[in-house]
Amino acid sequence: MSTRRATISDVAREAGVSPSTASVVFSGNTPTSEATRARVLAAAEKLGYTGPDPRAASLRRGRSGIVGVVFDQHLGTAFLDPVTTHMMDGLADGVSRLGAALLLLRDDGVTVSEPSLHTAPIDAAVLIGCSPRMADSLEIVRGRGIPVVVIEGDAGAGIPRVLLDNVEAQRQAAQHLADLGHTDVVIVTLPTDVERRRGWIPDDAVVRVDITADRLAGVRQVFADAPALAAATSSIDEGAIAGRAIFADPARRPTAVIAQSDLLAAGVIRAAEEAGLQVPRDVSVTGFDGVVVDGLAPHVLTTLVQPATAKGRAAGEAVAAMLEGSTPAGLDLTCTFRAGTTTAPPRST
Amino acid sequence: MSTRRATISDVAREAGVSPSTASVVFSGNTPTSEATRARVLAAAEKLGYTGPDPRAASLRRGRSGIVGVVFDQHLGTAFLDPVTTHMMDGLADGVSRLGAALLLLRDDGVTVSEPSLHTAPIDAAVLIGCSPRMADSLEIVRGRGIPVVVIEGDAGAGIPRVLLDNVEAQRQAAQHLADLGHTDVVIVTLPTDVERRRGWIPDDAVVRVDITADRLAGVRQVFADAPALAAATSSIDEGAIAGRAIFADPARRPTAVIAQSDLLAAGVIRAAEEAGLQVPRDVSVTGFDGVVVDGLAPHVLTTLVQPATAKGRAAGEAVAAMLEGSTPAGLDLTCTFRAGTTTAPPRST
DNA sequence: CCGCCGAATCGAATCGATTCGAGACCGGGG
DNA sequence: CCCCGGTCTCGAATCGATTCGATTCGGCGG
Repeated sequence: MSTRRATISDVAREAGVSPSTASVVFSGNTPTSEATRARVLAAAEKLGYTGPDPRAASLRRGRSGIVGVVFDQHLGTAFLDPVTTHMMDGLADGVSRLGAALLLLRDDGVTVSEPSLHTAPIDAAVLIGCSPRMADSLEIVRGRGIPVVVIEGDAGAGIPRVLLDNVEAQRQAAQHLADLGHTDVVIVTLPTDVERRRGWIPDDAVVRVDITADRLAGVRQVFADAPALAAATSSIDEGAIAGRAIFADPARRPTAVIAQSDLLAAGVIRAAEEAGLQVPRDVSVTGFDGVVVDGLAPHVLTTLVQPATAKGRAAGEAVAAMLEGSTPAGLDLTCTFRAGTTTAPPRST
Repeated sequence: MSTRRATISDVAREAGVSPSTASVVFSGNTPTSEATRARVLAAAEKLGYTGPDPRAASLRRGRSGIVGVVFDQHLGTAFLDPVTTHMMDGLADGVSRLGAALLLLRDDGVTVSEPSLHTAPIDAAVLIGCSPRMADSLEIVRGRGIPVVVIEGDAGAGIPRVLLDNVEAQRQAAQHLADLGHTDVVIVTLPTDVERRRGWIPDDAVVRVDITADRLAGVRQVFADAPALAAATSSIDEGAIAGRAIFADPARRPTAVIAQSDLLAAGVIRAAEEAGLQVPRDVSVTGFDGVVVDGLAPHVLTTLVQPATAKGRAAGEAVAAMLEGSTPAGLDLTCTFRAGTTTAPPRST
């Protein structure tokens, strides 16, 4: 136990072959005679050698078989949203043809104790989200010459990205409300900046998070002046907080709320019910994502169903393609509008 | 672009120092004069050198800064349960003092395309869950001489594990029901084997998944003959499926259902309501985990609150300790019984 | 003016495996 | 009997950085 682990040279010596031959037996990159193969395997068994050291192999090969997934928020928070979960699922799928594993990385900026993004042995990276912080992450990764794919963010030319038609999709939802006769609409948005501050978004504010900005723009194509309230993260609780703020003043209640995620929408609905409002009779609510939100029953959220898993898979495949030398184009995915039971014409006044 | 990346030797040459000195400037392991330091940094900048290659560094150092987290199920499925999410959160926390990142690994056995567990450059591994499959994973990892921590599973002597008092906790819940007067109880369990088959568990069946077996044992200490129905995974849907099976026959309805997870419990409650039963008037339901399950309102689940985040953190810290040379003892965490609104005395017949 | 001391820098070995061209060996055909 | 082609196996170079003992140099006390 205390002796250091056997190396492939030890195995080779034990088997009476050269290290190169032993290596080849394990990697299978060159034909070997059955006899040699057996002898090497036996020697390995005897010495308790369980295969090449991945560190050495990856140095020589120049590949580690690891794809980094970079989040811009606390991991626990990120996984709270089913969309993330599904996306990870697809991602795992997409990179599987590389036989790659996923390394969870977090780029929270100022941290000193974070050697991750600079020093992780990754072959490629997937950046999720699109906060300004991501620009830094991008810089780091590009500086290292690592192929990168961005999900829902603009990374500049030459970087493949997987996008959603956020603007158009959200416009559809807004139009749906407009068609029903709504004019008094409030938007509950995803975080607008890295600080994840809650609160009303001033008219002159520049929203730096693409996904938030795009969905906002979609609504504004229909309701140019709709006020927007930012949530701190995508969760039911945050939605409820926003909802309470919105419904606090009976005199200023909107007839419809457009939430930028299903989770937020669920929270808004909860807040509405707390305030004694009926959905959709007193207030219509739309979401975004099309995930299953428990506790919403019997409501069926009117929302935009996004292909979360496909999004992840596409990113994974793009990464795989890049590592195989090609330069994949970005992919634009589209959301599907789903009319649910949470929208209706405004109550006639 | 086409030229290969600069190495530390290139930088050293450019700066007019030896590679060892340049290395030291980056690692900071030996004092260097300010002048040298500046020159090396300038040279690095000029050549676009962004720091040591992690692969080479990890080979030399014998450390990769990566901790593997091994799941025994589809990643997407695993993250469906908030408990997993919270645990990951804690885990990330726990290993953070190592500055380590987490590598998501999946050991699904027969797969050929999965080089992960055998070849991932990990410094340590955390095994989650405790299916028989985990034994294989364990073997692989131990064979590689990698420190390992097991969460909620028995890994044999010498392997630190983070455990929950599943038996005792679940016994408490059962006792609570017994105290209320219940005698006719059905258990909805987590998966009992790797195949994740649904269905009634025969009396003579050996449940190979520790967590399932332990919680089952806890109930059986109180209700020795309670029938148990296995779910395929921990989710609301699965709970509903089980619940429908249980409530299908009006003549054979139990007065209480003990679910082995909150998600399952939520599903059971949903099924009960579908069947026209009121909870807790017609049937009492208990869960396990103490996570927030949306859509359960206005119910407050009677459950056992487990310290999921702490569990993860403990595992992370144990890993950190092992890598620092000590041999941490396992840690036993306890669950707290929480009486909610989903249990009541059985309806007098 | 000389020798000693500490700090900074250097050299060389090492981590463990992979790769690729070259060499060895074997059997068959001329 | 020799040459040829095809298979395996071998050597040596290489991946890029780190480490540690040795060396050098400048300064200071005697």
